[in-house]
Parts: sequence; structure tokens; C-alpha cells
Amino acid sequence: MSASPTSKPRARRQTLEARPYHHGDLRRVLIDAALQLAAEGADVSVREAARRAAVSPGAPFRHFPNRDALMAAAAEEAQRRFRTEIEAALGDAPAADPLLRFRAFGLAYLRWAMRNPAHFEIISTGRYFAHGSSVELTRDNAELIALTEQMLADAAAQGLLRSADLKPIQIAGRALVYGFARMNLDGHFPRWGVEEGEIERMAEEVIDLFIAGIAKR
Amino acid sequence: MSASPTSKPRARRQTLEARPYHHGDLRRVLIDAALQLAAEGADVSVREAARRAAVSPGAPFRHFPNRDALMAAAAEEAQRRFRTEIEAALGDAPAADPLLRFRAFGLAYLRWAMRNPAHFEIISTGRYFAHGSSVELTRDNAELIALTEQMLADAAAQGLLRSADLKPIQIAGRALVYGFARMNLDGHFPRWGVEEGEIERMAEEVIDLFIAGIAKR
DNA sequence: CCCCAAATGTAATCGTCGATTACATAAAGA
DNA sequence: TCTTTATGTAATCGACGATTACATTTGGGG
Repeated sequence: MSASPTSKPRARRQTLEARPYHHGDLRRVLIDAALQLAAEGADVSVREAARRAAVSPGAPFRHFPNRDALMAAAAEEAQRRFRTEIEAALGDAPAADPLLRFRAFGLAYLRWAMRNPAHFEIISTGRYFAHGSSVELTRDNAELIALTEQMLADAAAQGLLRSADLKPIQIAGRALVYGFARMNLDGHFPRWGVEEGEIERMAEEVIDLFIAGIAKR
Repeated sequence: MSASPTSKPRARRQTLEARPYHHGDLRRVLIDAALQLAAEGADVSVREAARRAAVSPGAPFRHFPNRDALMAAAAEEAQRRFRTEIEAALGDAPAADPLLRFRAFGLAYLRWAMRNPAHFEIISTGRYFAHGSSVELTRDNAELIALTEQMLADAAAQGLLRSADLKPIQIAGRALVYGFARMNLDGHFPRWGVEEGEIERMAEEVIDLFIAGIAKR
């Protein structure tokens, strides 16, 4: 009965193609649309996200004060996925050897960045929104950094490192993986992608080279 | 006589405030305006560049088919300056020691990137124009890379390196400086800029750490 | 010297975007 | 049920990239 085309507009939610006036969870759908657009390589516009959510161009601004806020929310979601994968990799790594854990961290970092370049870009580049505007993003990132600092401190405590000055090691390590990820992102690895896994293999070599460079031997 | 306000419009070029219909070298002025806008942290728009050149919004398109072409031309100019500084630094470096030359290269690279972040971004990021669209930029960059490869090959020939596998060393070195430059650019060095030279000192430490890691000892 | 063609600038216009405002509709609670 | 609040729509604005038709200047061949 409710499927009758002549029924009054109330209870219209039952018919599949007629979306109810209120969207289920527009905020979430907009974030997903933004991430999807980025992953497709398209430039992310609020209007296009609204279009994908089948909603008017002004609707997103009920949930985000401006475009940057949408991008920041998308970045937070991407960062959450990133962090989840990193922590899974660390869960599989041996607890005893800090340098192996360091290696596992770097590998997981680069693997994710290689496979989700656009999301990595949103997280890292600070161009889509003011860099300190998302406290969650900042805190999350700080925690990951603290993780690597702890691993390096453990390694030093076990006498595994050649130098006791941890700060340059920490910075260099971050710069190395960050730079590798961004080189891939910015198109500085011209034709490697043709053979699948070539870049990830090179990432592994580079990480091992770095660890060999800082390790005592 | 020519200053008379009733004089005919011809020979108007004499009066300073009345620009002649034809701009002197609009193409060059637009490139400079684009670089200046980038350096100021503003987003570069064709219209704003035209405004700074005191010219109509459509005029730039007589010299560049689209915005990306203007950005590419600006990138070429920035890359020219970048390369000039690198080569000057290499000119001052000792010709005999390839690792010292490598170090000088890295230092000059990072110094320039720290002091001209927006220009470095335009050069490197491939977001402002298709990455292979400028043959000059591509060639120029390839030559700089070839320079570092030569330095590493020389170092290996002199038995200065711990490993004979140069490719990972080359990639890691690029990733390291590129990552350091981009971390600075993307706001990942929170409050270091307050004390002038702090970042550049850290850059030096990081480069030395890398060289110590690859050198035989 | 003049005229014409090429180069180069202007004016007007289009479609897209971010953003704001006034209004409409649904949901929730007293 | 009535009213408040949340959430969507419609209309509009200004900036932007881009295109088109037109205007002005310049420079070279008769």
C-alpha cells in the first residue's frame, strides 16, 4: 500500500529512489566522497562531494564551516586508517628487537603511502587546511613520532646504535620515509610502477640501508 | 611641449604613468609576478598576476595557453635559479673528494629549499602542472641527478663506500634531502624557525649522518 | 611612405567554485 | 500537539580559468 505512486509524500522513505529530505549521515558520506575523489586523482570540490551525495551544493556547509574543514575531516579519517595499519604491522613485529620494529614501522609507513598516495597527500601536505587546525591530526601524528622515538631510545639503550645523538637519527629517518613517499606522490619515480612491487621493493632496500647506516657493527 | 595635457595620444610613452598599449615584456613580468606571489604564500592566480602587471585578465593568455603553462614557466625560472646556486656551491667544493662534493651538493640543495620554500614547491610538486609537461624542467632535473650519480660512482671507485650497490644509496640520498625540504615546506618542523639557522644546522647534521652511514670506515 | 598582416592587449562573456542568506521541511521533546 | 532545533534547498555573490570578438600597435614589403 505504501508503494502506491499516488500515496501522500509522507512515508516516502519506503520507495527506494526517493531519498528522504534528511540524509542519513551526510557528514560521513561527504567525507567518504572527498576521500574517494582524492583517490581517483580528481581535485576535491565541495560541490562534487555534494553531487555524489545527491544533495544540494549548500548542504555540506551545514556540516562543515568551509571547504578546509571538510578536507581536515577527510584527513583525520585517512590518518585513522593509516595509523591502524601501522599499529597492525607493529603488532606483528617482534617485541624484543627495536631496530626490527623500526624497520617494520618504516615498511608499513611506505607501503601504505605507496598504495594510498592521495590520502597520504591529504594527511601530510598542510596545503588543504591550516596545519594545526585539526588537533586530532596533530595529536595522532605526534603519537606516531613518539613511537619511533621510543624505538630509537630502546635501540640506544641496548647498544645497537653507532651514535648516541638520537635527534638527527630521528629527523633523518622521518625525512627519508617522508621523502620517499612524496617522491612517489610527486611523480619522481618515472616508470617504476609498471612492474608491480618494484617501488615497494626499493622502499625496503632504502630502509635497510638507513638502518645499516645507523646500527653499530 | 610633449608634457602638454592637450597633446595628441601619440608619443604618450613619454609620460610616466600612462603605460603604452603594448607591455614591454609581459611574459617575463607575469612569470616574476607568479614567483613573487608564491613567495608571499598567496595562491597564484592568473588574474592576480595580470593585476600586478597592470594588464587585463585576458592578456596573460596571449603568452600562456593556460594557467599551468604559466606555472610551468615559473617553475623553469625557479629551477634555473636553484641550479645556479647548486653549481656555485659545487664550484667552491674540493674537486678531489667526491663525498665532500656530495655533502656540498646536499647542503646547497637544502639551504636553497629552506630559503625559497614556495619556489621549491613549484619546482618539485607536480601539482601545478603535468609533471612531464616541461621538457626543460625534466632535463634540468635529470642533469642534477646525474651529477649526484657521478659523485657516488667516483666515491665507489675510490673505495669510499661501504656498499657497491649504488642505486639504493642514490635513491635514499634523494629521498632524504627531498623529504627534509618538504617537511619544512609542509609545516612538519613546528617551531624551529624561531631561532634563525636552527633548521639549516639540523639539515647539516642529517646530511653528515647519511654520509657517515654510507661511508666505509 | 603607406598599407597590411601579425602580434598583443581589452572587453565581454561563460561555467565552475566557495560561500552566504533566506526559506522549507523533518525530527525531537516539552 | 506545538514549538524548537537540526538539516536540507534555492538563489545569489564574487573570484577564478578560459574563450571570443574586437582594438591597437608594430614592423616589413610594395
